[in-house]
Amino acid sequence: MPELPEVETVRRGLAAQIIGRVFTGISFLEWPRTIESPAPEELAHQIANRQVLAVERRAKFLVIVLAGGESLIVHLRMTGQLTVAPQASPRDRFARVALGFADGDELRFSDIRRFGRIGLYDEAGLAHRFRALGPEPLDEQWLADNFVAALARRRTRLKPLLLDQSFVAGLGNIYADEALFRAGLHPLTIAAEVPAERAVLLHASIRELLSDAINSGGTTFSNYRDAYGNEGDYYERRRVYARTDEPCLVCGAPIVRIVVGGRGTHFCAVCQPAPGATSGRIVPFPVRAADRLVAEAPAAYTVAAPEGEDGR
DNA sequence: CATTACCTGCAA
DNA sequence: TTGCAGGTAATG
Repeated sequence: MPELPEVETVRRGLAAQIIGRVFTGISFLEWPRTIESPAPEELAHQIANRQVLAVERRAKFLVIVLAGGESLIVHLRMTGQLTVAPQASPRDRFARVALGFADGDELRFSDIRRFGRIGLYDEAGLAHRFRALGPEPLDEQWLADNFVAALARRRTRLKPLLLDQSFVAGLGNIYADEALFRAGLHPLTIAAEVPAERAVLLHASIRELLSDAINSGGTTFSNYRDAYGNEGDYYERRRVYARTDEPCLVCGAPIVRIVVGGRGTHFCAVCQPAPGATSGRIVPFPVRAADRLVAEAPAAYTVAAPEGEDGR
């Protein structure tokens, strides 16, 4: 499921529901492996009588900050869901772990594929757990200049690079494809061969895209639900992901699907010409003007100021 | 860099 | 039955 916009949407819903509540321990444990650290009994003991001070996000991790300096982190991976409900209410068949609150409710973690993970770390442990994560793309500190320079140093293809959490944290398969489409870049382009002005456009595209998606409550195409159980609306607004053979919303050419780094990859061969392509219409900044064709398209695509036009 | 593993459900 | 799915970590 979740990429940055989905996790951010869950974060907001969760913050509204659990800040100020006090944990009592583990109220349900169907799949102990969900708890990566420490051992479940130890975690239960550690969170008991601890109040939730804040709910934050780092990359695709949710960070539930507890009084006393430790934090619970949750990674939803592909199919994880977090909700709050009375301990006495029926749990769905995919419920894996639940953490009880003193008021009788519980924080439920459901996860069809059982890939998701929960952990408890102190400040140093958290820093170590997050050590390999790259910059937050919605952070004001994430500057176009740095991004352009970083791209210039890499000889790898753009698609896998955007999925690399140590390069930029938070993009996943949907938003990597969508960002490349917005910037008019072919997913197989070698990073270092992207012209600087186009790299600036990619930087701006990523920020606009993530902001738009958060404003739509994220993308649901099958399992994703927010902390209230609601779906996200961005799926209807996507331009290329899972639109194989459907017409490009800008030029009408069929969206192509290829496999890159083992991941399904969707793009428009006309709007995102292959590096060195001899056929196809090569348009300098194709998406921007033509995108007005898309119903309800966000006005944007102003490359403009690399900084400052932030989301959260 | 590609492949495999971790898991389950669902559609073709 | 096969292939595919929002993610990541581990292995050649």
